[in-house]
Amino acid sequence: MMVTIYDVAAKAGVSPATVSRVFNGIKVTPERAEAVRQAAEELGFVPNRNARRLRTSSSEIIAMMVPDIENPFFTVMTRAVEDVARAQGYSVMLCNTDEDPTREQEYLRVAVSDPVAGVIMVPSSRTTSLQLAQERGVPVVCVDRHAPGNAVDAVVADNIGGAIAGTKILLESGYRRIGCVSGPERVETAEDRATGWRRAIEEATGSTPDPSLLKRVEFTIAGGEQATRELLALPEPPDAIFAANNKLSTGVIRVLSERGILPPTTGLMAFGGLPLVLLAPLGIKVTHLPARELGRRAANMLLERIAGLDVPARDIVLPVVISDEAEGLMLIDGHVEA
Amino acid sequence: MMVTIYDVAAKAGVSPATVSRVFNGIKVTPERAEAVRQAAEELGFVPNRNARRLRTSSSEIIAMMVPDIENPFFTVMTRAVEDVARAQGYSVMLCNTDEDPTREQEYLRVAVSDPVAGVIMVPSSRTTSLQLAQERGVPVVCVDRHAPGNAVDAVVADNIGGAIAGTKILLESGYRRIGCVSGPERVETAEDRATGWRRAIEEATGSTPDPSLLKRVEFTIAGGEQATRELLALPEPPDAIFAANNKLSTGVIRVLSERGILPPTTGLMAFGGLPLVLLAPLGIKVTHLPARELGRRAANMLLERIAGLDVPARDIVLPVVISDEAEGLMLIDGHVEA
DNA sequence: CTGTTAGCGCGTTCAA
DNA sequence: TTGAACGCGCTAACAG
Repeated sequence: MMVTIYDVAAKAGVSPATVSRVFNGIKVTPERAEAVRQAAEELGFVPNRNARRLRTSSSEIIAMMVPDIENPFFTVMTRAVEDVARAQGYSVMLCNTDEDPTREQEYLRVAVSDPVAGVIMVPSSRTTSLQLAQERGVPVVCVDRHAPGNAVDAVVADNIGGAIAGTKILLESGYRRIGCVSGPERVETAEDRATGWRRAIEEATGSTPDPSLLKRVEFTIAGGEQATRELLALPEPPDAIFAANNKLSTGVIRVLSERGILPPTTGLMAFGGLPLVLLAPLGIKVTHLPARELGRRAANMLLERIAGLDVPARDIVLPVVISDEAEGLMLIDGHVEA
Repeated sequence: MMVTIYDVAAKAGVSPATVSRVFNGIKVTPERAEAVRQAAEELGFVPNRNARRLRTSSSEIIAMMVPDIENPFFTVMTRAVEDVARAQGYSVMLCNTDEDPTREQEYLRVAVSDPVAGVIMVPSSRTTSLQLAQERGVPVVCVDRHAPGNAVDAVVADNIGGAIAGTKILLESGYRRIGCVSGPERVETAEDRATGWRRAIEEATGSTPDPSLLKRVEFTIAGGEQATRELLALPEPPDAIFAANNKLSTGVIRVLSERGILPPTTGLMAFGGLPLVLLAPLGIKVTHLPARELGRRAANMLLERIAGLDVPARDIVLPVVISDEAEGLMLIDGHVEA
């Protein structure tokens, strides 16, 4: 039924070990190697990775755990991870946690029992535990968000700095009452971006922003819509909105569009970019997250760990870029990469 | 180092076989089962799937091969596949073929040697061969596009019907000279959508459309931009454009926006939807593809095959829905699903 | 450089 | 119902 190295060995007139060596790039006399290759070809031999993995207790699979695979931000990140991984012979197992810590733990359990070579994880919450992986020695790298309390490598964007700068742009454009639509408190990036918004306003006005201007919802389009409606229904509604991610921004835009108060009537800073299409004509300002670079860095850090790198947990913060038609590109806390 | 069923067996005072039985839901006396469970818990035992897989020569992994993981259409499809798979205890290995047949074959080789339980594939070309999988008995289901010459299940959308209907909408809106921006000839959907466009025009005018109105480019935003520029540079430029997928549509919109001739000045039918945001206010007409349902169906068909279903290759064609603010939703060749 | 041998951890016979 | 023993296909030792 299944062609094994024994079949190939028999046909090529060598030992199974030699066949194994040929397929693992270990020195073998050229003529024997050729005989093996030919026998394998004729028999349609394909090495069985499960046997290999069991024997070496290794694996060439990286588990990528993201909260929302339908979000272009994570999609781009995943693509970058896949490119780096593939170049080194690794495959990517995709795990969509749906921002759900329970589901996340289930996936972690699967990953650990697989066992995968490593895990790249966007934690669904600030209380995510990576113990399951740690105790089995499976390396983990966090990306986009930290997992406080777990000593693992992390690579994130400068969310606070970016949010401060983004909010300032709105202030400099003349908007005076800036609402903030952010994600759930459980999520670090939601927290950091709201913090940046608050600090920028404190710095500009000398006082804490009106708490009713801050809305916390799930990171969804519907959430963005709802929050915007609530902000607009305020006795004293905002004249601009800082939206903390791309899906929230989309919801905000939909409602502003319905009401006929798109930018520049109402100011909008879309943190984390927007799904393609038509930004400039709308006068929307955008804070770009380095999704691809986050993915690349995370993958490289993980591969280093898989290769055995033994240094204390590293924490990398990547800069954020703001685009504003009026002012061109602004770089916040770092360099633009090619 | 690694906790095995032998360790658990020793601690629980039973045989390894009994431990195995407990973890596979095979009848064991309740007290022994409990002892095993407790011992496993205390030792932090996690079953080794590689050993299990080698022994049973099975796997709980589905390979999902898509041409562009950054395209929301495939992302939604992937999400649907993952949901169905997960519910049945399967994980998804993500393979981004990048519309590249060579890369596709490489991935197929990896998938087959893994070996995965099955493959869901969006063929990168009409000449894609699935022989590698077929000869090893790994079930394959094609989704979105067929793989002619390979006897496998497929579930696709009604591209020709949808393109005919979509083009007709433009004609009915009064546009007279309709350009078509489609993908490479190697791709079935690009071909079918161009065919639909051609037929609708033939039906309406009684003659074949001017060949210079058809542009074939890669399925990218840049491709859409380039094609649009070329169409607009024609001696007699079109007054409307049929764009064959979401990325092409995005490119078309960018150029129309630059030139200040957005809809309704220039008509636009965006086949396959657009990335979120702001459709209605722009007067863009949209043909929606049932991405989620395609993914769900494909996953279910594959799981049936994995379970051993032995019937001739099935071919399912899903209807397509057109939205037009003027006329509401139209259903092409099928039913809207809840 | 090559062949022989011995497991990796598990599921599954077969007897008991 | 349970335990002992075998082997899934492969690679890592070792001896030659």
